[in-house]
Formats: sequence, C-alpha cells, structure tokens
Amino acid sequence: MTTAAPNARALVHPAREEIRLEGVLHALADPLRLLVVRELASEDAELTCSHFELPITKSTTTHHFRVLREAGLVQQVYRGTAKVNVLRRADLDALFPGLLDSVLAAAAGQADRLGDA
Amino acid sequence: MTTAAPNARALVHPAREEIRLEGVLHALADPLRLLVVRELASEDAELTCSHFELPITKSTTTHHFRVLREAGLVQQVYRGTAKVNVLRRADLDALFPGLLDSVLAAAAGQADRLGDA
DNA sequence: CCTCTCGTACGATAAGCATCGTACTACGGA
DNA sequence: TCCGTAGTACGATGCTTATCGTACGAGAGG
Repeated sequence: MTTAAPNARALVHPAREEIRLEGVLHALADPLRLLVVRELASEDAELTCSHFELPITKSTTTHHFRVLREAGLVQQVYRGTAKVNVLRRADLDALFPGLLDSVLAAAAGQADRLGDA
Repeated sequence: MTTAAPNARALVHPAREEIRLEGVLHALADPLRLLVVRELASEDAELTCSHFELPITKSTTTHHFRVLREAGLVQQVYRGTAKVNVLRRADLDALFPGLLDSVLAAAAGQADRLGDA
C-alpha cells in the first residue's frame, strides 16, 4: 500500500544494514554471477533474468539470481512474467565505498588481460 | 642459488599474472581469512601463522593459509620452524588497483558497525 | 479458454570446502 | 642427543553449493 504495485509476488531483500561483506564477496566470487553484475553495471539498466545468456539451465539461473539478491547485490521486481534486476549501487556504495567500482575495474582488467571479452 | 636461502622447503606461489580475481574474492569471502588479511595489512609486517589466534585447530589453520597463498594473497617463507606471511600488496595493487584497499576499508567499516573489534 | 514464455519448487547428485584428530616432519635450543 | 614448538599430511565427516531434470505457477496475447 505504501508504495507501488500490490500485485507483485513478494521477493525478500536484505535491508541495507543487513548486507554483509562476506556475502557480497562470496556472491562475486562466482564467475557467472560476476558476469551478471558486470553487465548490470555497464548497462546501468533493468535487465530481466532471461536477458543473460548463461551456459546453464533455467533452474541454475534462478539459483544464482537468488544468491545475488540475498547477498544484497541486486534488487529484483516482477514485471509481468519477467523478473527485472537492478544493481543496488547506492546501498553498496554507502556501505562499502569504492568496493564495487574496484571489483568491476578489476574484472574488466582481467577480462582484457585474458582476452575473454 | 639465484637468490637467498637454499635451505628453505619449497612453497608454491602463483606468479603475479596467474592471480585470478575470482580466487582472490573467494579467499577474502571467508571471515577468518579476511581477518588474517586485515591483520597482515594493518601491521604491514611479516607475521607467522602461529601469531594469529584463530578459534580453529592447527590443521584448519594450515588449510586457510594455503588457500590464501594459492589465491595469491600472501607470500609465505619458512623461517626456522615458523612460516612467515606477507601480504602481496604490490602484486595485488598492480593487478587490481584499489581492490585490496576498498575491501580492507569495507571490512573495517563493517567491523565498526557491528562492534566486533 | 488455450497456449506460450518466464520463472519457481523440489528432489537428486556430485563436487567443494571447513573442520577435526592423529600421526608425522623439520628445525632450534638445552 | 633429546625435547619442544611450528607446521604438514592424510583421512574422515558433515555442510554448503552448483548443477540438472521435471513438474508446476503466473502473466500476456490470441
């Protein structure tokens, strides 16, 4: 009632203060999840889960996005049958200043170095 | 022969270019390992494994230090019966500029916030 | 209403990992 | 030479995690 659509299925997110560094690092330590975060950051847009072409099945994709959500890295909202993802940049920058940017830069640098797009 | 002590037992380290971001993040995602890295960074000194008072047995300690070494976070050298650890700051800063510092700052901030020393 | 697409739930499986205990090696000092 | 301290090796154990397949639910569009 307070804000926005009442029709959306519920989706649990940690509050800003509940986000733990270890959880964030663990979430980012997986290559696929790191890729997702990189793409979310570079596009700075709302991307549906299905937008990402990951070499895994749908169920595994669901799993990875849940990890990202529960770690506090992304905010997810249902839009129709799709689920859109947004990076929680403000929360992360407030809690861990510079962390996200340096991880993204490191990932970009390494991708460059290794030539994997 | 080339450099230093020939009597030291061998200890495998990844070369700078072999250090992978995912490995670094994974190593840092463990609370105990993060603690060790924080202490190594703050003291900026060579600390033996036994210097750390971790709530785990010796074998588990060995395990964690191996993870740190193999991820490229610390350099380890035997000194007598002891093994001294040094943060590979130069290598990490060269590969992933700003990453280590922001992780350390984030860890300090979180420790502050949660009041766990 | 039917059907397509998107995503979930659940169970299974296999791999990884943190942890321990015990037995062992290596070095240094008495 | 003998002992103590630092760390390792190895095997076991139990937890977590990445992965899949199949069956299901929820919207959108005809």
